[in-house]
Amino acid sequence: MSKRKNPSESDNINVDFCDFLMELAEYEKNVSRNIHKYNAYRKAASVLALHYKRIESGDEAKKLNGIGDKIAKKIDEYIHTGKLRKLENIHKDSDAQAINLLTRVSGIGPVKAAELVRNSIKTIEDLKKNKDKLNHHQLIGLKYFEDFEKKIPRTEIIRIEKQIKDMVNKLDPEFNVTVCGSYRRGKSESGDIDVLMTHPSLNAYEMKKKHREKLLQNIVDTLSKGLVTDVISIGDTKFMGVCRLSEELPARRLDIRLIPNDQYYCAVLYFTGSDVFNKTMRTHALEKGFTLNEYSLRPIGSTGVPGEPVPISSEEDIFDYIDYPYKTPQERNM
DNA sequence: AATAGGCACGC
DNA sequence: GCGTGCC
Repeated sequence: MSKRKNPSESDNINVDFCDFLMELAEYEKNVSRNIHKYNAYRKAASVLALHYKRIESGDEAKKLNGIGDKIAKKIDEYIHTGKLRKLENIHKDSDAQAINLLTRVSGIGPVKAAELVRNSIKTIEDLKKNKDKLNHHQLIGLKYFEDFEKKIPRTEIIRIEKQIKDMVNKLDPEFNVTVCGSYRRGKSESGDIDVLMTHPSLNAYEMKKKHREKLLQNIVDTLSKGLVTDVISIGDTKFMGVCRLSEELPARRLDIRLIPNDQYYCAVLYFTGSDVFNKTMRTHALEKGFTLNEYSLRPIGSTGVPGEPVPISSEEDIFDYIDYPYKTPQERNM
């Protein structure tokens, strides 16, 4: 599922403000480990990015939702001096820079990054010399550090989708396969590949954990004969791993989820996003007396307790039930 | 007070 | 069971 609209896109007249706010956000998340400040800076950057006119003072910015005294002062400082002392200091702090770098490795978060830096492991080269400090996920993150930061062109996902469908259908032609995320919304490039699968026999009630485990393992074994190169993790419902079409192309992050039959379309809707669209739709569902999540659509009774899930056999069904005009995946980019 | 909440892993 | 990371 996609993140909110990138605040540094080219039609943004306040890009420079957004850039420093996003940098402060990263610092708060990775180094200070203050998720609330991180969110506050991101919200401020996002509202500035959507603003129609160039902001010319902190006071003007303060009128926007999500910008208070502190960020207004930073905007003033930036307008008057062209820089921020707080950011200059962060740039000079080599440990902070190291933590920011290490968190870009998949599987390394703020806590692990801080621990590594405490042990004087501060660069990608250092990581390569200290593989014994990393778990399996982090080792794969390190192995594909450059590749995982590259966007995936739509044309390549089309080929991967075809190959997954071919291989899985040879295993059992009754598998249903849907590539979701921004790809399904028609975007020209994506960050990773999110695949949902179901099967007529996959009913939540009769299908036992062991069976799902075996089914997912079969799928991954099949895909490993030519597409999947690494397994990050695999359970009974979710596979996280790596695929690659050919040696010349970068390795790509691939997630596969096994979904029970009766939950398939709710899951497809949810994992197609965008997240803003999901929120809008969930709110609308509530207004119509339903609760919607990735598993089901349920009516809310007079007591406020959700009832039994309504039967769904397509995405359109979900829209119909809550009386919401159908939107194609392309129309869900919001 | 702040976007949710679940899944998977490793200890 | 808890902490971490990912989606």
